[in-house]
Amino acid sequence: MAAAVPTVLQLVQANSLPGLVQIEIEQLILRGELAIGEHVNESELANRFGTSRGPIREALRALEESRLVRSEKNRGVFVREISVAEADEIYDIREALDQLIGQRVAERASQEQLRDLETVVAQMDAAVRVQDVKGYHALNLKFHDLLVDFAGNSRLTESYRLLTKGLLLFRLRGLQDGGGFAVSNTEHKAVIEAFGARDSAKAGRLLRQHAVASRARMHKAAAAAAAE
Amino acid sequence: MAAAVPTVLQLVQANSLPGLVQIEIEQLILRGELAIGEHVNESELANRFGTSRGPIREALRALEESRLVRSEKNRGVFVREISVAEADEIYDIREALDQLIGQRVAERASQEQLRDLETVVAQMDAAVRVQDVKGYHALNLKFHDLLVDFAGNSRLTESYRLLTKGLLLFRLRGLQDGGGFAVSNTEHKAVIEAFGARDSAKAGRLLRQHAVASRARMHKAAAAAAAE
DNA sequence: TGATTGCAGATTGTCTACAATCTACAATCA
DNA sequence: TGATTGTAGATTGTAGACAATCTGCAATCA
Repeated sequence: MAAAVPTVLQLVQANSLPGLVQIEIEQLILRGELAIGEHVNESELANRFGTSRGPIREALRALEESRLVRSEKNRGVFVREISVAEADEIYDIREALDQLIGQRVAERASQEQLRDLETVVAQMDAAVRVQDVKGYHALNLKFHDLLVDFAGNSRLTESYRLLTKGLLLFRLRGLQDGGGFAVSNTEHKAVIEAFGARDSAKAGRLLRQHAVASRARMHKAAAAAAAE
Repeated sequence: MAAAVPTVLQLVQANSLPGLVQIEIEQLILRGELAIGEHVNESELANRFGTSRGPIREALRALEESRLVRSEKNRGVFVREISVAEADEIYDIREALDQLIGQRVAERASQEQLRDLETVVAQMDAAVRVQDVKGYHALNLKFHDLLVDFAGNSRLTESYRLLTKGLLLFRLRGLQDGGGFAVSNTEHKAVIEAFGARDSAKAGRLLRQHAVASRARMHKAAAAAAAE
């Protein structure tokens, strides 16, 4: 009687207009269509989405709370720029959370879920072979998204994604991937091996180390960018 | 020429109306004046604060993003109720963050900051002696607030406070403090000792254990409440 | 009797209009 | 010339109005 896949109608009925607008604006930011530091014009967005400014303002407040934009009184909202220092702060937290994620996935993930992870890693290997940096990056995001999902803690998923968005914002400055994404995938494989062995402590340790290494790669890229 | 302490004028000039309203509503929720699960009436709040509904709605969107309220389309927003399961999820994350906080404070906190912590712990001891549960609770919040501040990671402070607010929401149901708050303060002292010795690993371990014990006390109280 | 329908009041969702403020540029004065 | 002042246009902040939706209750019908 009802459709299995949610229709547009259902989406509009379930989500409010500000909610939908929020998702759209977030995509604009994360895809870089709204540049870092850029001023966000309310009327312009209202026209673009065919609404009045009210829903736009509500969406922007939510995005401000999730630190994707900042707001100055009487001057409007701006796309946030993440400094190296703040990225470092985020990595500090992320390392702790990644350890937790590693542990939980080793404890809780089903065999099928582990196979899903292996599939993504295999796809990343393929991306490495053809030097598809962009494809690798997307797959990498998917991999870590799956991981936090499989950890089975919805609040953790929320927190983790929030932090990740902050790092994405940083990445948009073009300072990411300081070489060696093949190395990164080697680390993924080691973690998956620990998952297979259900070695919670080791999986946690390895995933944390992966985050540490990722931070180091970020620093390397930032230093290279600063040098020129 | 200018005042050292921010005046009301400066506050209004710096923060926008929705921002101020957001803080007020948050206080209403955290102080329990808006009951858990209760429907939040926009017009009522608008009258209360002497504004139109626009700023109220913006504030509520921000509070929704920080998970203090939830919103149902065409039905309005409700004060969120945190289940034991969700409190458990939060504690999972909190344990990881507390370990990080313990490490960082041991590494970074100044002597003066450590003395501040000792002062609060002494005040808690006094509260224990006169069985002032409410006073102890407030001091305990202050203690952990100082801790995360002294960890010197603003993003961590933000994340931690967000989670803590969620637990406060749960605590409002009267299910907190499953006995023995004297024990809790003993744990505080042990952590401070590790700070004094600048033993980062130990401080992290102890503060994590403190969170674990706190979770156990929460469970005990929840079980007792469920039994009656 | 029990379920369904229809209505009135209340509440939310959205839009439009207007006031307050900012920004950029031109005009003025030392 | 350089700094200051003044003004026009654009943008944000807020209010108020109206439409859409929900809720509870009474009336109706099988």
